[in-house]
Amino acid sequence: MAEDSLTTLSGTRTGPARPRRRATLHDVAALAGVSIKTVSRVVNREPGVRSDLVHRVTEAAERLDYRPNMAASSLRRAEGKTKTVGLMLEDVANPYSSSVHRAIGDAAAQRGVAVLATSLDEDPVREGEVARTMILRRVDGLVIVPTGSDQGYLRSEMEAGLAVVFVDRPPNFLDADTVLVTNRDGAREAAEHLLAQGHRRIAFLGDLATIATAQERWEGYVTAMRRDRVVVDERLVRRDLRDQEASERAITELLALPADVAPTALFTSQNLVTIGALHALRRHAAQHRVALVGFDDFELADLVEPGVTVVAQDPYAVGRAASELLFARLDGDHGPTQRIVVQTRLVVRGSGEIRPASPGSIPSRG
Amino acid sequence: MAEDSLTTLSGTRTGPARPRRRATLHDVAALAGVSIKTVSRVVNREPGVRSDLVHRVTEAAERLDYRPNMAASSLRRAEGKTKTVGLMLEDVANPYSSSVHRAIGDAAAQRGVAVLATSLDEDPVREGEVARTMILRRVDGLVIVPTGSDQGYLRSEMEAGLAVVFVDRPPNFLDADTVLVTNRDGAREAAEHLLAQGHRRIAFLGDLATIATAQERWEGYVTAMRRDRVVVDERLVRRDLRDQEASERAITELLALPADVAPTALFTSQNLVTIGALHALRRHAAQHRVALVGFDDFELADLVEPGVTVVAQDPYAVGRAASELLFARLDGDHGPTQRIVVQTRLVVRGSGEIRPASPGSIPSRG
DNA sequence: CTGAAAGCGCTTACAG
DNA sequence: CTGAAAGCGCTTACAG
Repeated sequence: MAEDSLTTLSGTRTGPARPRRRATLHDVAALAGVSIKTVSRVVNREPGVRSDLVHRVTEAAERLDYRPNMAASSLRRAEGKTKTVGLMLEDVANPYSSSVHRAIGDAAAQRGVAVLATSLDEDPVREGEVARTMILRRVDGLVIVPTGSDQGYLRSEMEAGLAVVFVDRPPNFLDADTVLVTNRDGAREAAEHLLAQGHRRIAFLGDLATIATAQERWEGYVTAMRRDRVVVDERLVRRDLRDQEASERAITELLALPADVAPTALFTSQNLVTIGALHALRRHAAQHRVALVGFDDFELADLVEPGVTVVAQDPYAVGRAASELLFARLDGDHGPTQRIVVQTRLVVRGSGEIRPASPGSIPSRG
Repeated sequence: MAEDSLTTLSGTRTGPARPRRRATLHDVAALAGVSIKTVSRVVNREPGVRSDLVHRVTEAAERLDYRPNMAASSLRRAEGKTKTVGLMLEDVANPYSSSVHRAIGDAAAQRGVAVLATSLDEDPVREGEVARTMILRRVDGLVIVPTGSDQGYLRSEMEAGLAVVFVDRPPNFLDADTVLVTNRDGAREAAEHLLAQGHRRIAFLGDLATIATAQERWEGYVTAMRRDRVVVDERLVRRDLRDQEASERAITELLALPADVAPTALFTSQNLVTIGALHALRRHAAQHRVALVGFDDFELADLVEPGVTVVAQDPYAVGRAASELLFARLDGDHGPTQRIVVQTRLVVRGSGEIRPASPGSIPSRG
């Protein structure tokens, strides 16, 4: 911790006291002069308790600060639901993950379900560990942005009643509900848009090739290029870019290529990569010369100069679809596995409509 | 749900089967031919079990897909900890909240503690409800960005051993650990910076006046103005701005004021308000004429034109400080209540260094 | 080193 | 309408 930026003040009063034992059904029953079963009835608002007893029990519970113990009650209860779901995201702090989280949190709150959220940071080992602890905690359901290459470990859990929904990427070696977006079509549309402006030297800047969505976006790009008979120049392809800095470096290198090789347009296939591109273009004063289309929308994309043309996805809608699938399963739906695909859409703002300057780039389309 | 943007496909295989009963200690014991106590010992890695029994039990547990039931074990266990903490944020999807979340999640993951995260949306009623359900779930600790005006309801819980840390805003009617930032000083610094550029008609655009931090930032602004003997013009003060749109409208109105009244500079006291300001200034082509300093940093603040000068806070550091306080309490620290204040800092990027155009605005400082 | 009994706080399934 | 007994899946506190 940066000590110099922190000030610590100690309060004058004494701190938290040594814990007091919590009151139980038994304590309340003793004070109210009834059996624990009667207290249980009152606490659970079961009908058919004499109103004077309801009154006495309520009063005793209040006096003793009684709080029912959910763990104990769900232990004996028939369904044994914990009314808890687990959320395994890439990073709770990134805008995509946190919008998905919000959508699921909204649906869960309506149903009195609590949400355990975690960040996996694209670490397959953590995926397994986190899933295991979530299962030990007896979550009723799991929403997962998978990062490992095999989700088969969840099969026996699903057979034991665990509801599982995958988001953003499909599971491997497992049949389960999944919510995806049109990665391939969206990426193709992005590349087609740049081709239509007359670009032929379109660089591809992608995330880890092991991520399914990164792979699909790559395929969409390749499809568009092939259709227009434009050869993909390997010198203009950079993958495995994990963060802004890596993206910035890669683009700086591309811009330094000889004029007949350097890209006239960039397709950045992910949020952070796009932002890295903005920094690199700005630093080389190339933002009005080199075209840019990014995958994923982001705050202020319309306020930079030029505005950033993107293939936008709607993470809240993705999260909402996931929560609908999840809660349907929790409500007893035993129907076949569903796959929901949420549409992306091209948002035109300026950066993607820059035309190539050199004469050699007349569109070969049509 | 926007049906037209969704495609639903049904899988060919059949869906999740009807749940199978989970294996218990008892089942494993029966299969291994030992007592449940021995299984318990093996599962908890207690020493002193004959290795051949360890082997038999491990095998049986594996065959039956045994998963210990945390709820049951913590029920009888002495400490009775659930290794779960609750996080009550403004909105899990906003960048400030989600950075705090991430910091606490990182600290919790290290300790095998799970995090229940929720959004309160500045609703005091929800604060009470969510706190209650978190308590029923027997969380060991609670990290709260409070929204209500009275947190006294937590006193008896704290006496019963609940660890509570407040973040961003102090609790009311309750003595508890708190992490704050230098709202007053940061806002004063922002206003002083604008005054130093020669501005005197500095508009204040603030969040809900009921939020403690909004009030402190207002006080910092007033302090700076008073020190320079600049009268605060009520026509230039807009509070209770909740979102980008409200901010945009308010600023549009300010820009339409007569030239001798209209502000030459804006102090926006919160993230979304600042972004609303950017939109409004841009729409009126005033971004190079009207100065702007915002409270809270945000992504791309350096990439818009001009770059946005802000008073930055470090939400990850705030979250980290909160988790340190929380886990110290959970580790048995009974010392006096602590208050940690994290420093803000002015980040100069251009928008705050625009000087007033009119001759009447020569600084009266010194 | 191993296990039978009691108990954690609650609900279920009965009996009165 | 009310309550005594058994049991949820596990750990504690003992005894052997």
